[in-house]
Amino acid sequence: MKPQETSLLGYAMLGILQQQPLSGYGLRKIFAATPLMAFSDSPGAIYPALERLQQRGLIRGRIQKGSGLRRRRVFKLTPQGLVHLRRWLEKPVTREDVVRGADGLLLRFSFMDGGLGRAHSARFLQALEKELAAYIPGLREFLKSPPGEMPLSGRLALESGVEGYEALLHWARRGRAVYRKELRGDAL
Amino acid sequence: MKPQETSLLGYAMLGILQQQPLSGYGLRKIFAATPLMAFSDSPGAIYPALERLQQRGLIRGRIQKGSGLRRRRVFKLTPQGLVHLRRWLEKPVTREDVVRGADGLLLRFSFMDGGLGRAHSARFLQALEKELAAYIPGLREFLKSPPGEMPLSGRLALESGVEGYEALLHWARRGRAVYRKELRGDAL
DNA sequence: AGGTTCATGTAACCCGTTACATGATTTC
DNA sequence: GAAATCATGTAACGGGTTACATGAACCT
Repeated sequence: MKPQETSLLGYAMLGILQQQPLSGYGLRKIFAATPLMAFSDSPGAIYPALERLQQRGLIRGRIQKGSGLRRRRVFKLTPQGLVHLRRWLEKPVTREDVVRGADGLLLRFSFMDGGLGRAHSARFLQALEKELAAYIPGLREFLKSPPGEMPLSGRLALESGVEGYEALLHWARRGRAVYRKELRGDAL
Repeated sequence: MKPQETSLLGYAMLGILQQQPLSGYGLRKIFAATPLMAFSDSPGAIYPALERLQQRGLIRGRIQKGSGLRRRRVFKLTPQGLVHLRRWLEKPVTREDVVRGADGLLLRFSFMDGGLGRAHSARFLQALEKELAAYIPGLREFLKSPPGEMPLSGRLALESGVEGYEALLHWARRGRAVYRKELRGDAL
């Protein structure tokens, strides 16, 4: 039994709060306005999640009521929260991560520059490339010899999945090239 | 309050059971063996789900114990179950479907040949193309003018999402071409 | 006889969804 | 002063995860 797991939503909130302290409503607005990060902006998800993070000492909220504003609780990371986030960002890229789908990995990556620095982001992409390059051939193999003939639509659907992974691989390669350029110019 | 929603897992089971009657264990093996359909093969997910589907009259299981086999319940769709599945497959492709991600759409599509026939699969791809073509430019726009500067890794992560949609669009176009060829040769 | 695979279940927990509720503040 | 927006919550429900439990059949 793992001591305390944090959901993707939880990490998403930690990642955003690390960039800027925000109220629950502020988080909702971000989730609602950002396509491609499919987190719900429903209060029923966010406020309890904030409560849980605070209970675990990862964030702290203080009521802000200066100058005629409505009362709102602005949350920011605690030092432990920052450690927790970093620990997550630092996790190695495993085959399992890849199998589960791109969402978790991309969420991690999106906070990586801010949480660990660009050099680490580049290394993450490299690790991702390696896992993908090792994973994809097996998928292609599976497509070639499916257990029991499947209908055309079924086969096409699987193909779409494989191509999704291939697109991710190409993206990772291109992304790493961008980092190479950036880091060359940077202080290092 | 919608009367009774069916989860993706439920539809996945209906779709598979439509192709071939199977036991809970049989479903587990399929889920475990098929990459790219990220359904858990855990009994704690499957057996309760089967129970729910049966309760709603969508499937019926009968105990099979011929010839020294261990007892096992083999499930098959009821007529209502088939209707329920078809109703789901027939749903129009909405923007919301696209926003939620490809998973649900691809699951639907993968059962479409068997549930509704190839002509319908082709039309589904056409509708999907249309939605994607309408959706993607907005994402590109969002990428161009992000609200508040974001770190490089954040921007790249979003880009990956957009490219995923673009890959899906290309796949749909190619898939439709395949159906055009197939249907030309078919009885029609 | 003992381990592996087959096969079905159950219980506790977590957490996201949906819907409802409340009130302050700004805007028209 | 009515409507819209800001802002925070709560309660019921559903369903997936993890872990545990059980036992038959098969293999060695």
